[in-house]
Amino acid sequence: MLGVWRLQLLREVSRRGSIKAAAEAMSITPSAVSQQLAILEREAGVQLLKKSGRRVLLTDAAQLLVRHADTITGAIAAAEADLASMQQLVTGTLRVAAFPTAARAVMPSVMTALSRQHPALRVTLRDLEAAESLTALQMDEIDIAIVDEYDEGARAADGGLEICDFMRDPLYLALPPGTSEIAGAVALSDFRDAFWIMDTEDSHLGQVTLRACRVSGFEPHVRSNCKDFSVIIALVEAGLGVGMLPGLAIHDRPVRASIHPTDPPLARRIASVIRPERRSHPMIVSALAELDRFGAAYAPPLSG
Amino acid sequence: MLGVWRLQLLREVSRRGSIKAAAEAMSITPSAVSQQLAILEREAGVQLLKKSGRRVLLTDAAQLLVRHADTITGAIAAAEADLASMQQLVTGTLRVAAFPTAARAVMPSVMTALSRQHPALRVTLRDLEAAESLTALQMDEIDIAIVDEYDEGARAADGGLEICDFMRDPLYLALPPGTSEIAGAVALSDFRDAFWIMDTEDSHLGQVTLRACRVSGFEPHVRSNCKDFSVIIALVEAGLGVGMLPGLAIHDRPVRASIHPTDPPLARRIASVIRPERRSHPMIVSALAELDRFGAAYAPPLSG
DNA sequence: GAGACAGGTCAAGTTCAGCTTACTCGCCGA
DNA sequence: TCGGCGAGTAAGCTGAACTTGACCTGTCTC
Repeated sequence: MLGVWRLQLLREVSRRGSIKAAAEAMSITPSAVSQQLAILEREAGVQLLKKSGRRVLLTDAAQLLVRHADTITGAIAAAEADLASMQQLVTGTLRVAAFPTAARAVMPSVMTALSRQHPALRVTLRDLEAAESLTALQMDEIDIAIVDEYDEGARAADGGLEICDFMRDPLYLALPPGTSEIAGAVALSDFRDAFWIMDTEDSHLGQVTLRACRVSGFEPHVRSNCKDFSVIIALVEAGLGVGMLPGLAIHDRPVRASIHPTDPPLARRIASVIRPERRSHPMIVSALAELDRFGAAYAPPLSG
Repeated sequence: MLGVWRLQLLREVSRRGSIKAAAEAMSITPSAVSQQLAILEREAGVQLLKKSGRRVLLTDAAQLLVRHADTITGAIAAAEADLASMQQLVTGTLRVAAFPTAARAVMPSVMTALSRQHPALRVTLRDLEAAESLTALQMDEIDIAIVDEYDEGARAADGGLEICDFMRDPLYLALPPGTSEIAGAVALSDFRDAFWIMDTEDSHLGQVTLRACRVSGFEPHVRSNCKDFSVIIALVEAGLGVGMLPGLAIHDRPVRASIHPTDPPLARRIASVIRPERRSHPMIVSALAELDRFGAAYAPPLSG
């Protein structure tokens, strides 16, 4: 019978692209992987690897086996999840990745709540951009990815992953402090002549802002493109221009800039993404519940 | 992670009902099974076995795991089948069980054809009644079960198995030799006053015959119930009564009794049953093809 | 082209998972 | 009450799977 462990090694080689990387991921030496794959070739009776320079590629037969290895591994994971859910056992290590703003503004309170409720649960956090965290999820390096999607943004390629929206985060226009004559929601077109402090153009927020300006009928005068929201805040506070900020960026953080909802309102959806076979794992269930609770309790800085 | 081998041992204990039987099925000692299950309990973190007298029963958690073990084992089998089908490799041992008449009349020519076409293929045959062969199939003791189903018979409980009809076998009325004035199809009701030589009452054929007589409006005078068709033939040939015989029972075997189709015609379906995850295995594919060929070429003793 | 490096493989030695053997324990049926 | 049977335990053995340290062969750099 085909060895499951060997199949999983093959699967890892397929994902990581090399024997060395697969070996590292499985915490063994490349030599061990090479030997196991040689045995798997004997078991399968087919060539699985072909050389390409000093690296290896998978044959068609190997790719077929990788697909089967995926379903086998999924079935085992489902068994474990079912088992844990039967015992209502919230234990183990929950590995979360979130985009930086959420990692700062959402995860601290979620993590404290989780470890208060489940003392046996360990939660680890990495900050990764949405795309990175999805690949990490597929590599099985994390259990939950917290990603942001803007209204206009294309939904991230799921590839068999399960997406659960858990909150909406409104976007605000930040004006230099002291512009007190303006109150309430503002139309972007009122700022067609202002200088704009933008997120980077390849970021979601940057694109959303740019598109919103164009929809309002103007091309913004961009003074600077900054990746970090605190830089944007600083520039706006220095009176160098106006800029868009998501609510979470100024959540629990006093700013001197003047914050205004937009008209029409803009917002981004924030979602968690998981592997479906872990859906029923109590660790996952608790984490999703806690994220939902955060989303429900989230009071945006201003309502527009 | 849950060990697949341990899960399969648990699965076997569940099927066979005892550690000893499971151990025998897996060709290891009961002690080894006991130890592995103890480890599995540690891995799962739940009690899996509870004592009942000097035997063991599975807990609910264990039964949950058994279901998962089934899907995992199925996934592995599917991988192997796919692999073999990709190579068009007809090798290994094909284990067939057929009901006695088919084992005598169908399998010899099918087996010779198969081993002529695929010299590397070993075919083994057991003769089992339909119900027995289905459980053997579920126990994974055989690869193909050849079963008979009569027109009136309830379709065998499949339980996730795949059924492929491959031939129809007409039923005939056998009359004592020398009743030459009768020719062609006969109505059962013409023999309401005859003595009947029946198959056993719990057999398919026995029930079909009885029901057909009653539908024709009479209760047969049963002179004897015999399990073996050759006994029925001998009794009919001795002039002790009339009896129903399936075509295969007199296929390639000269009889002195006078054989007649019935009006309305009666027949049984003969089917092969397999595990669906092996559907694409070339060994199975070839065998099913050969059975189909036999069914298509089968010339019943008389056409009615 | 020479040298350095990186990925893969091979051979030999080591470790430990999983087996057998031999025993004990407790239940059941004669 | 005793003999046998099924399950579990302890101790020892075997081999599958790992590491270590070699080598080979492409690729990149100078």
